[in-house]
Amino acid sequence: MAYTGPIPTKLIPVTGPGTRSERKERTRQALLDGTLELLDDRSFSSVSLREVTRAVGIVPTAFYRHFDSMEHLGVNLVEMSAKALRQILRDARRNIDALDVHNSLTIIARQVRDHEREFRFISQERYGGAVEIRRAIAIELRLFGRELAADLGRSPAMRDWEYDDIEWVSDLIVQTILAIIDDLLRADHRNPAEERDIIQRGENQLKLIAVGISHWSKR
Amino acid sequence: MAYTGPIPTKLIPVTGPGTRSERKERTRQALLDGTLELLDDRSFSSVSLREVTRAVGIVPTAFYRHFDSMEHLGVNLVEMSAKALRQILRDARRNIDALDVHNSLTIIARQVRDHEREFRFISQERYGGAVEIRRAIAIELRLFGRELAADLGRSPAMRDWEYDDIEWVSDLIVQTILAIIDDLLRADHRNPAEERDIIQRGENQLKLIAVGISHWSKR
DNA sequence: TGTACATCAGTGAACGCGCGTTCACTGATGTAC
DNA sequence: TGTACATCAGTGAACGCGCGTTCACTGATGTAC
Repeated sequence: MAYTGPIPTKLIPVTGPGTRSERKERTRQALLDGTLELLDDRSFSSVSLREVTRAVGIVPTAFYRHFDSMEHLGVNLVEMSAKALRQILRDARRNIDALDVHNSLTIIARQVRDHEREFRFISQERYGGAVEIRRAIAIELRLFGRELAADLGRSPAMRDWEYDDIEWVSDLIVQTILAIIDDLLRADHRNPAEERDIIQRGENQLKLIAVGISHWSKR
Repeated sequence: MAYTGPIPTKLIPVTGPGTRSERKERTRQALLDGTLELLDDRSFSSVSLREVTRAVGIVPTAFYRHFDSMEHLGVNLVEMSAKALRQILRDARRNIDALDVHNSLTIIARQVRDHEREFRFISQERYGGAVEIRRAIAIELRLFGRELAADLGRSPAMRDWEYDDIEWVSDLIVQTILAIIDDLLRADHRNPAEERDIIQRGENQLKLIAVGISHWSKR
């Protein structure tokens, strides 16, 4: 009856100094981080509550001191990951109409490396996750799409476009950036050439879209 | 100890006329179809072997007469769904360089409606699925990308492009089509206006890419 | 500062459940003669 | 055509397992006076 599966290599320490509420917050973060760590090669829905508490080094029942259910933890994970996403896409926005696409993608690549787990989570659960989680991600992505659209509307290239048209253009750009991020996540870390290739291809794709924008004439 | 959850509304009949091997094949198909049916609002990894056999109306142990494991069934499901995907994307190819994008997307929309479950499966498992399933899908999508690239290379607009460049263009197009398919899957069936909007937006996006292609100059 | 009490993060036993998988089986279908 | 035997899709009992969740608890931390 005892658990005989693999034992977590490294427990995230939840004890130590601080006030009671500080330590509680630390356990909460450990649950979030520990779950993200388990997700490297599996989907969120396949991770059990007991596995998460095992990884963190607390007893299963203590989980409920922090979250109502795994689903609630998942939604919190989306919020946590969305911060990294917002940052990355904000950088992309800043450069996309400055036409410094290359620089922008280099920054994105570095951030993907720094927050690999967060992006992998978003990518994996965007289409395959539970309804609540999928919706939380969709909201975040839509939010960003609208921000980008507002930026594009102010850019010289699209100043006189109608808002409806700006929207499908920004969706196309977001979707392309997300595909690049996904390629970067799958790239082999020990092979810098692979990453360079992905950035080069993405750069071309975004530039093609930019060329399309500048020659677009509404029929 | 007895199962008390929801009882499947409609068993797929596995008995009836035919030779033994015909009936076996029918059960096999029922297992594939039944699984796909269960996937409407959940991920493949959350579906259990027992659930599938329950939906089909056979005993759990009989499952092993047809598949070694759920993972094997999943790979077979990819192959089954890939047929629908190949067909849809073949139609897209036929029209993309004829610039009859609108007609092409209308055909796609109809096929998405006719093979909703297959496409939903591909979409859900493309990023979120188990390794084997994800790889099987990736292979299918790459295959199509290469087919489209070959077509584009023969088109007037891209006749003198280098193959490497054609490749990232075709990837961009595939990815855009997949995003449109995904939007169509999420659209409300009883609202034809929604589907029309999605097609219109997709048409614009693909045309923008076409404009980009025709004005592209390699630096 | 010291004391008495309240709070509450984490514990550990226990539960019933659905799971995948084993095994020996049944009985209709298929095959050889 | 009839008979004797082989095949094999589906059966049903049984198993040990990890799961989510309940509950009463402990003991360190926090608070009021």
